[in-house]
Amino acid sequence: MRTKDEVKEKMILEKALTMISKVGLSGLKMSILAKEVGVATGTIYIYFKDKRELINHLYLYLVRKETELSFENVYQDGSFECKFKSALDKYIRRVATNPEVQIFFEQYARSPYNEGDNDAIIEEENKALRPLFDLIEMGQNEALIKNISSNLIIMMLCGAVGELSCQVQHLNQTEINACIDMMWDAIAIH
Amino acid sequence: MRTKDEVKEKMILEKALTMISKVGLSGLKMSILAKEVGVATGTIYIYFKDKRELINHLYLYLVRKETELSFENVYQDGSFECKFKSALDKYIRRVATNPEVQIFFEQYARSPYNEGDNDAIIEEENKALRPLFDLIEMGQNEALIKNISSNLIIMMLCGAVGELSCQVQHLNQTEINACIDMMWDAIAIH
Amino acid sequence: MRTKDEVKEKMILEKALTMISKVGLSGLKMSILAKEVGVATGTIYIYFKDKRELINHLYLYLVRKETELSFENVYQDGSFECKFKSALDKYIRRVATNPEVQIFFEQYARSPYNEGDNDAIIEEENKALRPLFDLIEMGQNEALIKNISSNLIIMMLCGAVGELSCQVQHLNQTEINACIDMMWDAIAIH
Amino acid sequence: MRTKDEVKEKMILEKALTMISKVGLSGLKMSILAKEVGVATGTIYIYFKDKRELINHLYLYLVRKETELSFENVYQDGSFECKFKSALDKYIRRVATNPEVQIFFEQYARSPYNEGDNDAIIEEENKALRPLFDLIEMGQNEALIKNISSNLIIMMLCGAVGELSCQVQHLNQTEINACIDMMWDAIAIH
DNA sequence: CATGAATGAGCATTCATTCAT
DNA sequence: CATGAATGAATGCTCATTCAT
Repeated sequence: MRTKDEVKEKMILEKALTMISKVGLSGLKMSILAKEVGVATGTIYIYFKDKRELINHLYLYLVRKETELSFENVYQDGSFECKFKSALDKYIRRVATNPEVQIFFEQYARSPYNEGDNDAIIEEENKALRPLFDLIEMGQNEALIKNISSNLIIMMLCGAVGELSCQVQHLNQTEINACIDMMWDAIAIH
Repeated sequence: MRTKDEVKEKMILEKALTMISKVGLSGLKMSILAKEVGVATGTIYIYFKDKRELINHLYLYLVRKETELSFENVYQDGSFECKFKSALDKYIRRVATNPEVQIFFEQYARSPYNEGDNDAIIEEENKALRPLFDLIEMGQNEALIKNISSNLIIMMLCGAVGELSCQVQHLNQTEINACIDMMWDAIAIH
Repeated sequence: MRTKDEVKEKMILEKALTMISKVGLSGLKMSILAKEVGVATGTIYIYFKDKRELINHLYLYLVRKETELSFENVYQDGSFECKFKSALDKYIRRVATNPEVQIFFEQYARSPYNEGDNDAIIEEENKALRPLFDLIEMGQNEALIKNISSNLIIMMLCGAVGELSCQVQHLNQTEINACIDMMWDAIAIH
Repeated sequence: MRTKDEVKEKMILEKALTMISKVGLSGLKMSILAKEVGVATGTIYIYFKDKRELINHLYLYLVRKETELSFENVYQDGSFECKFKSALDKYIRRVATNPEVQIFFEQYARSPYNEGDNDAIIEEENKALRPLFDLIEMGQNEALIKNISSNLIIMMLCGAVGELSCQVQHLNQTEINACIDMMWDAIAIH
């Protein structure tokens, strides 16, 4: 008996992500996904009850993965401004390197696959952004960052980063730095 | 009589927008759309060759409408900063009042209906944002705004506004003003 | 516009009956049924929401049809015994001529398509058997038929008729008459 | 060890019978059957080549079992009428106690699993009914039972018993006796 | 022998589009 | 022009059967 293959499950999810980022959620055809993964159609249904469950699992899978990776290895030394900008840079690069994730999240948020439970999404995303929240609060405590609800701050930063990451391939380091500077100026106390 | 026809065409487009913002592009069923509009399925095909054309027409229709409305009646008096913030406020409110448009644009950008011609979208959007571009350039000429590519500036602002507008219903005027201040600080020369 | 065709609906039901009697309920394939009827697959779904509804409608359709036809034109003259035997004869012949109906009812009764609502079936069947019930009660009032619950009497007669009708093609009139005599003897007061 | 295997084979057949009587032949899913039995799907295919063979074996298994059990221990003393009625009573009870068997036979007779060989079924059933045949012939020799083809007589009795057994749970002994009396009157010479 | 993951043909159902009225 | 019944390709999902372990 072949044992249920965790690697295979991951392959299905990863391939699904790639396909969704190209053709959208509704463009994801189970049979084509199976072919891409190199398994039979039915095999996918061993790992996921149906398309909805596949997509919801993909969402959770990505949130968890992002949580782990997003802000690891942020520089711990230097001034606060330095740390913050380094974190933003890391974040932008991460999002830019995995635009499919960003695209998928956008698609998912507006889809019937997300069972109206938008709060759950927001909460999970907050978890992934925990380090950024912490950094901001730290800055606020040190009177380096404006004393505005961190939700508002994160919202603006995320919006900007999201938009930025879509175009990051067309940008050079100087431009990215300029953007990071803008973000810093937006929230810093001068 | 031609008048009635144009009304019907507009009704189809508007209803389509509403439906797409709720169920997504692929969730838009031609027969249901027809029912909502109060016409027969076939009638829609008199006005639009197929679903793709309907959606592309909707895109153009919205771009034009937004261009007209987005920045009209911006305050012309007061300091530059005052004018700029007023323009942003207007923009945020406009986007917030018509979230369907924002949602549709997001959906459209990533869809197979948009024939890979993402540049065309960007160009049209730029047209709609012309007044904002002009304002920024004016500010740069007066050395009030950082001398960064206006594309970058717009990108950040739009990202922030987009994210903001999604939540605007949960925000009070003070919070919105705080965000506008952040945006201004991001791009202004201090 | 073509108007929804009552004849077509009937054709679908009749063809479905024929097919079910040959291959069973689960053997009924919507696409093949469509081909047999001479329409596209989708057309069937215009008239019936899904396979379940098709089958349930078929059931009601047959019950009504049988109700109308089962005992019409029963001899009104002659002795009671004569009338009764004539009614039975008619009934046996009807069932024998339309074995598909009998087969379908059997299949339906035990199927997941019959939504557990077996009482509804029984009630409808009773309606179809009304004339037979009346006849029996009449006989009981005249002290010609045993004073047993008419339900029991009907049950036995139906069981016998059902079994008989399956074989009726292999039987000659003498044999059928012998059976009818047995049925009469079973219930008559001697 | 062979013993254990036969037990497992029997378990598969018995569980299949139970399931079929509930969900029908087509409702029987091999994987679910396996789960119910407590073995792996593949195991069933060690004992039966495929679903068809499983069902055909089940049929034979039941016919043999019924033959053994149906008429054993029929009272040997008393008048012929007494013996006959006792036999019928036994038969009704047996059928009533095992309605799944009755249901399965009905399903099987009309199914594509029974390879058109309906005569074979009838023959096997006749074998099971041998004791009843014998009893009837004995009665005919003693001029107690009508001189009608025993096939016809059996047919009527079986139809009646089948119908009766479906309802037997709602019937009390008096009612069952009334039915047995009717059956006797149907075939006896008065 | 036993297991249950893997297979893929097969089927119910949907929905964009057409066309007879 | 307007209608909505008809079409049928496309798709999600099932399940009998196989086979690697």
